Amino acid sequence: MSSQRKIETVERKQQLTDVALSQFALNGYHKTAVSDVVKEAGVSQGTFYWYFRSKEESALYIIEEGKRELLKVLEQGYRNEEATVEEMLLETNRLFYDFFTFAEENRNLMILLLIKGVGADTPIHKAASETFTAIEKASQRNLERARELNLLPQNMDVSIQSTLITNMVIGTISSWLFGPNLDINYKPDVSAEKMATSAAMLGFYGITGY
Amino acid sequence: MSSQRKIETVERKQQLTDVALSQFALNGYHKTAVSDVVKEAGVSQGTFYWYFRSKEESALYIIEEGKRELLKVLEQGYRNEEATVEEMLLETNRLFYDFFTFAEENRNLMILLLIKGVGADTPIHKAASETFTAIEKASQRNLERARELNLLPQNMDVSIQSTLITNMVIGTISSWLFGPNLDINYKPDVSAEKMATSAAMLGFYGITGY
Amino acid sequence: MSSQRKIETVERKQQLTDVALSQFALNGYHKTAVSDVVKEAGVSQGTFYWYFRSKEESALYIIEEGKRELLKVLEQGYRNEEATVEEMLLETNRLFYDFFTFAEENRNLMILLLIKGVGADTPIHKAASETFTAIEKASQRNLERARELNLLPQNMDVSIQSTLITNMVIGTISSWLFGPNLDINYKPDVSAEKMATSAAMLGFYGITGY
Amino acid sequence: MSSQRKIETVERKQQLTDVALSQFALNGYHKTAVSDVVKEAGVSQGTFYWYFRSKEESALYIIEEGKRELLKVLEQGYRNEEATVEEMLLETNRLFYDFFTFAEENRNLMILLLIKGVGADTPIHKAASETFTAIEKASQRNLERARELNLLPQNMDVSIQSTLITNMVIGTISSWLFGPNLDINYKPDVSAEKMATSAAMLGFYGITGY
DNA sequence: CATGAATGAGGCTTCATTCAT
DNA sequence: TATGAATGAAGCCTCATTCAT
Repeated sequence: MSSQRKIETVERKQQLTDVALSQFALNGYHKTAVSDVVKEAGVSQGTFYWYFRSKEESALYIIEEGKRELLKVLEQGYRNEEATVEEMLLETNRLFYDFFTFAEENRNLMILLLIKGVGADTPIHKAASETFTAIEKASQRNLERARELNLLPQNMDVSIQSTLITNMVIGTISSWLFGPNLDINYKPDVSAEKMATSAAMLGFYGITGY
Repeated sequence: MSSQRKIETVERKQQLTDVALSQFALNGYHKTAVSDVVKEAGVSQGTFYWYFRSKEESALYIIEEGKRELLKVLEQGYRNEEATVEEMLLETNRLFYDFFTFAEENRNLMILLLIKGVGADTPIHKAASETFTAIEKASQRNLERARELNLLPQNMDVSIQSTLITNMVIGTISSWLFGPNLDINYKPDVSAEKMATSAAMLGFYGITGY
Repeated sequence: MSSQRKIETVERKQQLTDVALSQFALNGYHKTAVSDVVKEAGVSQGTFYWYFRSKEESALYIIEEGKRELLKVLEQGYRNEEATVEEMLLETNRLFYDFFTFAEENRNLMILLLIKGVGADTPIHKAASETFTAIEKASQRNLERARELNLLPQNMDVSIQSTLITNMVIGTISSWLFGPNLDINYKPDVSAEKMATSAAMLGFYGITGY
Repeated sequence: MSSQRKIETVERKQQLTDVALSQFALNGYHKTAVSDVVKEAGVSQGTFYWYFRSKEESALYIIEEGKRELLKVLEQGYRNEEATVEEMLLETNRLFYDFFTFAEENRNLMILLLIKGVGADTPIHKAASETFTAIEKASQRNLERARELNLLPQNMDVSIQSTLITNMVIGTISSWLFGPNLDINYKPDVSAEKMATSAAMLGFYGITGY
């Protein structure tokens, strides 16, 4: 009846997590019923509740896990002590590239984390938002340090800048990966590398600097 | 049994629209029940269905109306033939300012249009997405014209630039107005003017250009 | 907005009756909403309730009116004093013919009276049933008189016979006029005359008597 | 809160089917609410939807099952190669008797299948109609064979005859079992045997042949 | 006579969750 | 661990009916 063969019990939770994530990503949190998830996973309703206390908890679990992975990637940024703007641009470029690549390889997670979590209930939504905040914080730290190193003008408002840049990057990931309609099946027509470079360049030099 | 009948007649639909919008904005489309809306509006459940064929139609109506209003504001941008980068920056600044101001004055609409529509069903979400697309299109048109006027470097990829800038602006509006948690009750701590200027500056000159 | 031109007030009730009948016939009593009726009639909800106390009353009114008309036709039967079986067959033939013709000319009424009334509420259904009973009674009277005149065998059970014949005729009208699926738009492929003759013949001589 | 859980398991669907059928038969499809059914069955509303996808599906299920049972009975008819009219009459008599007996033992099903299905929605009504069609087809087949065997006049219109006879039988079952008002609680005052014989006789020899 | 906005009960269905097995 | 039947609270929507104008 069910298609899976002898799923090891340890893998069961991961399987449910994967299925749930893909359905959350495809249809949104509210429109995804636990019954849909277990149907696709080939297990019974009760099993779901053996691994998760509730539907909400499953989403929270997914988001927390994803957030951890994402931040791991992002925290590798700016670890060197740059000395020139060019070096800093290079580092930023690399960071963006890692971000875009991670996003490309974790589409489902990304859409839930950055977008679809919005439609969910407050706790879920909050968890998703924290990802954003974390990214913004990192960005701000980096800008501050750069300014201390005299790599950037002293009169800039670092807080606003980091907000602007973070939103640019995150929003761009959304429309790049999922198109204008946030369609999970959209196929990007530009490479992660190109996007990362463009974003870094715009952030550093603006549209006039090309 | 009922305490109010035919109190306002013509304004009833607007009242329901307002209440629905504020609840969609506060709790999201799915979590808002028609029964919640009518309760706050002080009318019976049936009355809602006198004015709207369905809950979905009411959201669509709100979005379509809002989209029209917003685009009206945005289409006023770049109507002059700029001759220098400085003039163009000024125009952009003004456009962003109008946008940020409109957003500030239409918080509920904004959160639905730009964000919360995401969690809703496809038709609603699609309608909301069109707003984004319209903004991006306008941005792209403007950049193209500027390039033709030799105000911008010829080697830039206009399509990507407009995506980046649009996402920066829209994303920034979100976090400026609603904070990192997209809280409808968040109070911005920076003026619309400052945000608009910052965004325009970043877009034109990047972080290095301050 | 509405398509009718200056309906005289006296005709209004008839108009509503007609529209209601056609919708009851097409969709059945329960599936027909008062709002459907008034929409097609081009009047407001309130108007309906000026002419009828309730939806049920409107159906009752239609049925009573129709019943009266139908029975008027049927009561013309067997008014002569037949002397032979052939004469009686002729008379029966004529009666059936009148019945089938009336049915053909009053499709909507017929389907409500004989069939669709069944799905309605008890009072309506009861009213419709009375038509059946009236027909059966008439049939029984006729058979009894024929037996008294020695036109028929003395050992027959008149009550059962009239039930059988009435059911044959009424059921046949249904399937003749509306086809096996009781489709109001079905077109009969046999003439009323042929049907009437066949029914009369079968009733008199059975399948062996052709 | 709830007093019964998993009491019978396998028989739950049958129980729901039985209750639903009896209520459909008593009050008609539209007037029967799912809430009525589950109340009588002593289960929760949700349980109904565990066994049936919808109210409509439950009616369809009942009808399909009933149709199968009924046709099983009817298809036993005329299996022998009759040689004389008398033998054929005997066979017909037996068939009618089986039909009347089945009807008597399945009152609820019968009223839904032959009558009350009419008031329901199209799919249900269609399913019920097919029963009628099946019976008529069988009747026609039998008549045709009899004519080929020279047991019946060659000039008869078999199609019309079978329509007439089928309607007679079915209509008669209705009024015999449920009385003129189609009352589910009506008690027949004539035996199935007597009815079957009368119907067969009338069909074969007409009212004159007694 | 006529309108049409308003009511509110009630119907069908979904779904997160529980729990005996 | 796993099942799947069962629960019951909502949710969306329909519709007969009322009534101020």
